[in-house]
Amino acid sequence: MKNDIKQKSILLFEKKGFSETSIQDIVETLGVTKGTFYYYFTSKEQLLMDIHVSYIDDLLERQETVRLNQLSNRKKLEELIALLIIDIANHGPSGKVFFREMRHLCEDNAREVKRKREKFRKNLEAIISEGIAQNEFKKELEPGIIAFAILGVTNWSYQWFNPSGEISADRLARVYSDLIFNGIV
Amino acid sequence: MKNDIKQKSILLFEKKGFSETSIQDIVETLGVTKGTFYYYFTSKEQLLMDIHVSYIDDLLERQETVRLNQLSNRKKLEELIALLIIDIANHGPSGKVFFREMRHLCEDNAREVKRKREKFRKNLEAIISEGIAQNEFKKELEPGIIAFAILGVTNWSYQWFNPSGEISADRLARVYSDLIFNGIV
Amino acid sequence: MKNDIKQKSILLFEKKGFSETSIQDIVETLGVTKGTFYYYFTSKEQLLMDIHVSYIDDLLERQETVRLNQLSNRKKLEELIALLIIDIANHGPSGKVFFREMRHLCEDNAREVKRKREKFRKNLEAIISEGIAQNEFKKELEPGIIAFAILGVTNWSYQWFNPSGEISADRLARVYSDLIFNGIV
Amino acid sequence: MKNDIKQKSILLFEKKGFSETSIQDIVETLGVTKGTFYYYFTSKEQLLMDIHVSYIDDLLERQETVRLNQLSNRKKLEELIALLIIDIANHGPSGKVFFREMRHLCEDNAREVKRKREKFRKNLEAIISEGIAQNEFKKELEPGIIAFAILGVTNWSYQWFNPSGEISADRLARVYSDLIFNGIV
DNA sequence: TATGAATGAGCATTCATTCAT
DNA sequence: AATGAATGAATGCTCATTCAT
Repeated sequence: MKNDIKQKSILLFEKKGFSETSIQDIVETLGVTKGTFYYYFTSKEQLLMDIHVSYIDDLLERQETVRLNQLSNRKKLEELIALLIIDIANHGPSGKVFFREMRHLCEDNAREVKRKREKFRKNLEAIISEGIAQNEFKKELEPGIIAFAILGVTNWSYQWFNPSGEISADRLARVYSDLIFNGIV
Repeated sequence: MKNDIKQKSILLFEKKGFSETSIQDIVETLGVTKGTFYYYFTSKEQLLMDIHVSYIDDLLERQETVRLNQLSNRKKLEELIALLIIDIANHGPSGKVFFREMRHLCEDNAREVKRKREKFRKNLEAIISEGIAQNEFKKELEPGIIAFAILGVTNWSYQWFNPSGEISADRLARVYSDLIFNGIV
Repeated sequence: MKNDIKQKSILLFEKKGFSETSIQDIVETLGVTKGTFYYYFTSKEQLLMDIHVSYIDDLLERQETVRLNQLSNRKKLEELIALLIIDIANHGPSGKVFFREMRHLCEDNAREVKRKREKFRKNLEAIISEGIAQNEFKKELEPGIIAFAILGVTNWSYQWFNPSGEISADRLARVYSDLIFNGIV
Repeated sequence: MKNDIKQKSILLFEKKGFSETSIQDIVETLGVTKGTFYYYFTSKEQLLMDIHVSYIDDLLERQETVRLNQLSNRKKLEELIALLIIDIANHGPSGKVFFREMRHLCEDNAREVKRKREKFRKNLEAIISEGIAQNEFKKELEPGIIAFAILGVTNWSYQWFNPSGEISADRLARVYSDLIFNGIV
C-alpha cells in the first residue's frame, strides 16, 4: 500500500503539480481513505521527501558505478549523459517531480536533498577535471561551469523529450555527447 | 498601480511560487486591499498570463532584432546566447516565474504562451539550419535537437546562476558559446 | 459582527467547553460562514485570548476602584468579595470560560493572562497586609495564603452558584464575608 | 497492563488535558498499540470514568472513616480539611483530572459521579449541622453554604498549591482550619 | 478608484474506533 | 493478549472571488 501511494502520487504530482494535488486526489485514485494515507506518511511533505530521496539516491548509486569502472573519463562522461537521458524513459515522472517540486520541501529536507544533488554535480565536475588532467579534454576548460552546462542540456530534456516519439533515448544521448565533445562548428 | 501590482507579484511568485503566494500577500506588500487587485486584474491567473506575455514578447522582439541584422549565423547564435544569459541579471525573477509557473495558466492562455515559446525556439532552429546551409556549422547536425540543447544550457542557468557572484554574465555567455561551438575535446 | 461572534462563543465555550466547540458551531449559531469568523479573528485561540483579556481587564479595573477609595481595609475586602460574587450573576459565562479554559492559550498569551491574574491576587494580598498593619486583621496571618483561600471561596462559586436560585448574590457575598472575618466557631 | 494504562493516562490528562490527549499519546508512552487500549477499555470516556470513580470512591471511603470515629465535629472537620489538602501531595494528578475533566463524561456517567460528589458534600454539611446542634459552631450558620465555602478553599488549592514548595501540606491544612474556625479579624 | 465585509469550497491533518488475525 | 491496517467524520484554517458602497 505504501508503495502504491507513492507511485500514484508521482504520477499525479507530475501531471498536476504538488500543490495542486490534494491528498483527496491521491487516495481517491487508489480507492482508499485519507486515514490510510496518514497511516503510512506523516505528511504530504514527507511523501514528497520520500520521492526525492529515492530518486536522487538511485541516481547517485548509478553514478558511482560509472565513476568506479575502468574507462576513460571521456567514456565515463558519455555514460553519465546516457544514464540521465535514458532515465527519462524509465523514470520520467519521478524526474519531473524531482526537478520541479523541491521548493515544497521543508528547510531541513531541502538541505539534505540539495546536498545530494550537489554531490552528483561535484562528481560530474571531478570527472571533467580528471579528463583535463589526462589530456582527454581541453586544458583551458572550467570544470564547474561545464558541469552546469551538461546538466542543463540533460535536465532540460525532462521538459520536452518524449521517449516514445521519433527520436529514441539512445539516439538523443549520442547526439548530446557529440555536441558536448565536439561542438557544432 | 497596475504595474506596481505586477512587479511586486513577480518578486513574490519568484520567492514563494505562484500557488503559495496569495492575493492577500500581494496586496499587503503594497498596502492596498483585495478590491484594488480585482479592479485591475480579473483573476490571479490573468496576472500570471500578463507576466508571461510581457516576458516572452520582449524576448521575441529582441530575438527579432538579432535575426534581422546582417551578421553571420554564428555571430547571431552567439548574440542570442548572450541575450538569454544577460537577461538573468536584468530580469531574473520574471524569467524564473516564466520557466516555472506556466503550468498554472488556463488551457487557452497556456496554448498561446506555448505558441510564442515555440516561435522563439523555431527561430533559433532556423538560424542553425541557415548556418548549416552556409557551411558555418557541421552539415550532419539536427537543428531541432541542437536548439533544445542550447535552450537547456541557457535556461538551466536560471536555476543556479547568480549574476552578482564570481562569474559575470558576459563571461558565462562567452564560455557557453565556446562550448557549443567547439566542444570540450 | 466581531462582538456577536465573541458573545456567542462565550456561551458555547461555557456550555460545551473550548475544545469541544468548533468554529463551525460558532458560525452556524450566527448564520454566517467560517470565512466571516476568520475575517475578524486570526485563530480560535486569538478569540479565546480576547475573551480572557476583556474579562480580567474589567476585573482589574473594578478592583482598582475599590482599592483607591477611602474605606477601611476590612470594608475594601468586603467589597471585593461582593464584586466577585455578583460578577457571577452579571458575567457568569465569561467567568467560567476564564477559570476553565486558560490552558488553551498559547504560551505567550497564557503568560500575559497569568501576569494579570497574579496582579489581581497580589492586590488582594496587599489589602490583607495593609489590614494587618492597621490592626484590622489578626497580626499572625499569612497574607499570601489567606488571599488564595478567599479566591478559592469566591472562584469556586462559579462551579455551583446559581444567581437565580434561592440565595441571592448579595446574600451569598455577605455570608462569605462573615465567614472569612469571623469563622464558624 | 490495565492499571499501567490508567496511571499513565492520569499523568497525561493532567498535563495536557483530556481532549488534548489522544489514545495514540497514551499507548505510545507505554510502547503498546491502540488495539491493546481497546482490549482493556471500551472507550476513552470509559477510561475517564474509571479514573473518576476510583478517585471519588477512595475519598468517600476515607470520609466515612472520619465520620464514624468518636471525635467532636470540630475535630472531624479539621481532619477532613487535612485529608483534602494532603491528598494533593499524594494524588495531585488524579485530583486535577477529577476537578477539571468531569465535563467529558457522558450523561449517565456524569450523573453517577455527580451523585457521589454530592454525597461527599452532604456528609460535610451534616458534620457542620451536627456541630451547630452540639454548640460547637455558631447557631446562625447555613450549613449548605459553609460546606461550599470549605470545598472552595480546599479544591481551589489544586490550582496553585505545590506540596514540594515552601509551605507543607500539613501546615496549609492547619492555616485553613484556623481561618475557617476563627476568621481573620 | 478603492474598500471592507462576506462567501463557499477546498485543504492538510487528527483521531476515536473497528476488526480480522 | 495484542497487533496493524483501515475508516470516516470532524477540525482549524486558507483563499480566490464577489459586491455593495
